[in-house]
Amino acid sequence: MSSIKNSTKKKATLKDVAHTANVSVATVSRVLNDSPNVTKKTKDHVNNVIQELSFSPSPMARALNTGRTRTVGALVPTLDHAIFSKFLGALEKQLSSHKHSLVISTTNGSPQTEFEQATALLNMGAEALIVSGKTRSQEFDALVKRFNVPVIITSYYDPKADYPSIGYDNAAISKLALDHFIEKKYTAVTVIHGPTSDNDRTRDRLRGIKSDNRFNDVTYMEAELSVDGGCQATNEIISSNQKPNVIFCLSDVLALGVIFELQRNNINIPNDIAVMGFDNLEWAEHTVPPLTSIELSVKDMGKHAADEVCHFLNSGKPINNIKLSGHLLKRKTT
Amino acid sequence: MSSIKNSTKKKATLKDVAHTANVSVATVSRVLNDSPNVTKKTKDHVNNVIQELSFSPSPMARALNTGRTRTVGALVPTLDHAIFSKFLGALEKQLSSHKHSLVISTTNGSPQTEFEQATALLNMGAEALIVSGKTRSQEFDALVKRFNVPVIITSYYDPKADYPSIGYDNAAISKLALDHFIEKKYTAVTVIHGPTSDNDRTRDRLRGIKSDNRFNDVTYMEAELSVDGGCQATNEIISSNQKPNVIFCLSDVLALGVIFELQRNNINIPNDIAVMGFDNLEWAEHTVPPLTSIELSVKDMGKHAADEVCHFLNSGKPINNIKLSGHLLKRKTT
DNA sequence: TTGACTTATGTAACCGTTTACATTTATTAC
DNA sequence: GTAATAAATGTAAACGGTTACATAAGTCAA
Repeated sequence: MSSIKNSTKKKATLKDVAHTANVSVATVSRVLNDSPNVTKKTKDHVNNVIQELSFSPSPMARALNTGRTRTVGALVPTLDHAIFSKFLGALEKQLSSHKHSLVISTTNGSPQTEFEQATALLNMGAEALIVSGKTRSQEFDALVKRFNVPVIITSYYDPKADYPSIGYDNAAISKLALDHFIEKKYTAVTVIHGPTSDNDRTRDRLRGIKSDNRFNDVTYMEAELSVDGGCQATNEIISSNQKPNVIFCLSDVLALGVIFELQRNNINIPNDIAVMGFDNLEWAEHTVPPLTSIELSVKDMGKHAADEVCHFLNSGKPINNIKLSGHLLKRKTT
Repeated sequence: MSSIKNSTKKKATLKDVAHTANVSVATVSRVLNDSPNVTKKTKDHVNNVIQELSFSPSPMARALNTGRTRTVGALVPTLDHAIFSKFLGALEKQLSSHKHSLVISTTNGSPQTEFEQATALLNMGAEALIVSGKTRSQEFDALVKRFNVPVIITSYYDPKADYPSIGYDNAAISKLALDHFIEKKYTAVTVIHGPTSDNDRTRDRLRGIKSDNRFNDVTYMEAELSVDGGCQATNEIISSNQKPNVIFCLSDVLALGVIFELQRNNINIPNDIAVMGFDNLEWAEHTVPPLTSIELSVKDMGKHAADEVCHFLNSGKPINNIKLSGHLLKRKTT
């Protein structure tokens, strides 16, 4: 039963190491941060003791001193869409190469939830926040001001936004599709898009389309952002009297549903109806027929966001606005 | 230029609050943690000052004292696969409801990277680790012992594993598919699976199939775990002299590629070749024809992992092994 | 009013590091 | 061998909170 006492083996502290090594805490600390002014001999000795006591420094104590947690928080609407996962994957990878960690929170696209999660993130020591889209709640702004942390907007490029932004000119990019439609002589367009509430990127893409006066036969349909949503919208189109030349999906996920459903109804793509996607997800080139889509370099976005935020954190260098481009990939659905 | 001085407005500390509110630090701390023993009057007063100075307590100092960071680390092979994102989304959501944060790191499926990322996670204060699969490196085990943090294995149920596990009996679940094949009188089976190195779940699924002596005409193909991988494998099948009744994909992602490629080659599903998936991703029910698949309740896995780890962290209650079940969803590709 | 007891507040030690500064030890030049 | 200089080590004060314990203020019965 004496093991009960032993089971309370508290983690060794730097002080413990100093004591058993017969040196001062400062020396141990120096060894830990491999300062040049330590004899190889003592260094080795201390390192041995560290091993022996299987000591590892407390991140909290360290953070308290240095004021740095090396943690960045990211707020995304959901993890359920590949586009965000891809972004976060790249972000995490790059942050990790800068020795920073990524904490992810989901917001459901709700500014209120975003604020709450941001609070949690900041309370746990995030040194910066990466958010999606440029729309923030007032509470969020106040919070950020209070904590005085940098914020980077992603997926949306707007140098006049409240925070530096790294992303796309969504309105302009959606015009790439319209140019393509002109080229293909598609005049009747049905646009299927995800929910616009709390999604300024979608709104912007729509704005881009609406502001283009080359088209006067455009129908807009809002659908749930899923393959299922694409299927449902397609069924509505089929059973309505719409006769679009092309269905423009503001997300490949929707386009996949459209392709499936058109096919299920023996409607030929692109002869009867053409289909165009957005995002160029991994499988887009493999659909039957291969999906014409717009490639957004989401991984670059993650990489840039990581680089910018780390530069700022490490050297105070101001965060740049970065405009990323989109590319139209012409394939066989148009 | 006097603003230079002002720009160095350091964040208010608890001490500052105490001072301007004319109370002791202890009182402020009590207000912060709403201890019952504070007069409503002083409480209000202190809260006002807190507002006024826009003070917010330092998470590091707090963590240093309490020893708690309320942070959990998760290690997954990649964020590029929906199955992990789904899991992490659920995990994050549930952790968040327990007032904990999730830090995500990707390992690329490499035990070495896993170890490195785990080190980083622990160094930044993660109180627990959630990992995928039961295979760990020795270094990892040593690390965990040193930090003395709980670890939960996911995607793999094995009460005899080194750490508590929450997941599936992968071998048993893959037999669900085999039972179905018997029922459908499919005798020639081609199995397409992702890389097995560093993926014990896939190995286990394969083990389950190999150990089933009802089949003697089984071909195994390893492919990159992507739609593209599925396409390539299918082309190999077509150009080989294999004549499977059914192609069993150990991931829906592969199955999607198979469906596309068979369709592209005008091979009828299921009459010429049947297809079976695994994971039941969101779109599985919408493919043409709808994909028969095996549903794994990945979101439950996330939820359970969060609950178990929080219970442990909050009350020392030991972590349970939890076996989750898989369900065969019969659809039209078989 | 007083003593006994409860409640509110204050004091100071502590959590585990880093680091400026002081001190000791080693090196070099003469 | 000694003074001057450089290098290694030690001391103690931060960092910003929490909390055990001490003390002051209120409450209430007799």
